[in-house]
Amino acid sequence: EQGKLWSIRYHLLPQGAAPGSEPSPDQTITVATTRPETIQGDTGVAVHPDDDRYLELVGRMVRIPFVERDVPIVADDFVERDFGTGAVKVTPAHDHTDFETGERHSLPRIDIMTDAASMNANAGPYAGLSREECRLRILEDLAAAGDLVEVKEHEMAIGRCQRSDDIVEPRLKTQWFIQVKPMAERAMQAVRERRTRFVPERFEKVFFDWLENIYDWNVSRQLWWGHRIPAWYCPKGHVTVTDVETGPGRCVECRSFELTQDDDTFDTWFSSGLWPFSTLGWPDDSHDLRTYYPTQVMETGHDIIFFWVARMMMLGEWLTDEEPFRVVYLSGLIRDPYGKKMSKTKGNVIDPLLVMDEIGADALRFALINGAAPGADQRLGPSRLEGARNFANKLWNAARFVLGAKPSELPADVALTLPPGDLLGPAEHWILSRCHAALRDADAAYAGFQFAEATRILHTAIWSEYCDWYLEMAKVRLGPEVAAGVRAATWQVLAWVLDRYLRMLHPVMPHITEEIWGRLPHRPDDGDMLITAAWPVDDGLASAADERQAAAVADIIELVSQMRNARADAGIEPGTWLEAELSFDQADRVAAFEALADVVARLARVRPRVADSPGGGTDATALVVVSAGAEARLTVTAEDRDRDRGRLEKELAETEKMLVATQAQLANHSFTSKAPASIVDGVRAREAELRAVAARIRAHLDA
RNA sequence: GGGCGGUUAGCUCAGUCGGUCAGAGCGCCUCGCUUACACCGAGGAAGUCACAGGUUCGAGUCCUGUACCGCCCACCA
Repeated sequence: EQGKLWSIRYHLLPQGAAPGSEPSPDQTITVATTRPETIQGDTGVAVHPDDDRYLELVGRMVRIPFVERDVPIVADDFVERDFGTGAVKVTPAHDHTDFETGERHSLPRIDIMTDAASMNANAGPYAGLSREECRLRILEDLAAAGDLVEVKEHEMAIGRCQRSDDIVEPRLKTQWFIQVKPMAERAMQAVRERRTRFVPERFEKVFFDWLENIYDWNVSRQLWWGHRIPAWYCPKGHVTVTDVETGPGRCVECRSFELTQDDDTFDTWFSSGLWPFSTLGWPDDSHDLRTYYPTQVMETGHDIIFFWVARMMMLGEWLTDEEPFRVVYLSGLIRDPYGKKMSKTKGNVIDPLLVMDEIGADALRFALINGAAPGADQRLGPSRLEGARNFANKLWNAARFVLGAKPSELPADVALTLPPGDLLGPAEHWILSRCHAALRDADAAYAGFQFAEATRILHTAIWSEYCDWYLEMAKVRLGPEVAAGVRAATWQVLAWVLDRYLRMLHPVMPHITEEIWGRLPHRPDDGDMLITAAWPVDDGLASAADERQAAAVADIIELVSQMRNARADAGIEPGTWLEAELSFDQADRVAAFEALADVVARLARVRPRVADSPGGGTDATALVVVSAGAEARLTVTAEDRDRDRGRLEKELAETEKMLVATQAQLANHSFTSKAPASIVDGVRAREAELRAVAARIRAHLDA
């Protein structure tokens, strides 16, 4: 805040003069202050011990005006020589720093205010004035005396009450404190010994920084709501502290029965710090306490590492001799769309109940988790919430399709099983392979507290792989013309894979996954509910999936995408069926294609057949699509083909650009000699692939 | 003043061990009501990864510095 800095002249007593002597009219020391109303509480003036300007004044006495008190000039290295005048008045009863300075120099502490922040009798002529009036009057009086030397604008930090916005006045009060240094030491020890670790780890620095510089914790609060401080006072002022809930009964010192309990309550963070064990029955040796303490993961926002996490750790170590938790996972703060931290005080919070009414609890959860990189704040606005709602909707509709597509030959209570290998087609191998990869990656992400990553993996797996491709491929194998056994097997794969996704997604979207799962076939060892069903780790998917067939399908998917791309670029009517001649480099690609010919037809809107000779002839009326191991020629009109030339030219340019880059890399001897062989081999393979693709495209352009 | 973090596509943000990392969602553009889903589908455009140096065969990624932005702490009166 913008305030003022006043420079005020104090008059020195003559060297060696008795206290109370007339001060010198011209020998003075000038101090700077932002709070002149506290002058009446001054009990010293401090200068830096190495400050030549004041060296000879140390030990002399100065007269505090109006109260006419004589106080010493002391040397203390807390003083900043460059600030103000280099001399500072010391008011131990009304300033934190001055209190400590006063302690170091045995200066008296004179409280000059009342609880209502007006001046008390110690303020001499100003007694009875409010602190604001007092400031004005003192400044007037100083000016009149000629001792107000300078006034400067000054920017400074001023503590204000969060509720009333009043300036906080430091006071001397009798309060309860906890000596936390030894507790802090044990909390830090738990982290040093890795009994507790922070995720992300960088917050450990914040934690240590605070605990290493901790000072006694004032736990007295003048509030009604809270744990009452268990201290009782007798009329003589003796204190009796007890853990007996009804009180001590008698004063420990004078045996008086007349006891009153301290009116104060504990700091709310003191009570909150007891949470990890007090909720489990402590101090009793309860079953819950033995079972669940220490707990595994403490999750909270990084803004309360000091307030809460550190307190739980200090109190936990001190009272139970154990760390309260093994891992502290710190999430970021939620900000509003304008980037401001959401807080109850600011009133810019999203009401989760309203959001849930609108988009569902699961969508809200997904949005929050999907946006939560560890420790990083996130802005939460409508678009992320809508995306999450759409995902829930997508999952729901996919499940609806699967449930509705169940072949009639399967009994109602059919168990969830993976069909035998001979009933699996290439597409089934592909989705089983993709599903396995997603489960493996999502599981690793969860285990590493990468929750946003886990949701991203599952989102892609379910939407882009399962829905966009596998569902479409499975539709063909669910058709009426397909053999019943194959149809049933296809459906079992659909259900099996969906089941796996649901299990993985359940922690994030518990309601929708539970609901869908309840309608799917189960394994014999599954319970009634998903929430208690087994976590799907390494359950045979890897061995079930034939990776060669899966790779072949991946190539076919790539080819379909390129055919769609070519059609769109050439401006072919979407409804038009085109003849397509395909050729493949590898025999297993041909086999996979033959199994999926109907799928290719459906998805690319072509009538595909395999070319008699690989690499076939060129055609003036063919759209050509080239991928690493395959090629497709779509029969179109000559005009369409001409329109398409640009696409091929662009593709060639891109391919050649990458080719040049890889070739340059391979020509670099330091690269080939210093980089790991696996990297170099990878680049070589890529170079060969690019060369092949470029050659193919060029051949067709030349035709 | 101290500490920490951020700066990557129009927007909001991922990118963990330096090498298929130039990515996602939203938005935008072009198509499409194909019987799970228009809260959808197909295709597309779009980034000098804040700036300047350095290390390295190779740098959003590691180091140093700079500029902005944010957060926490704090007793220069």
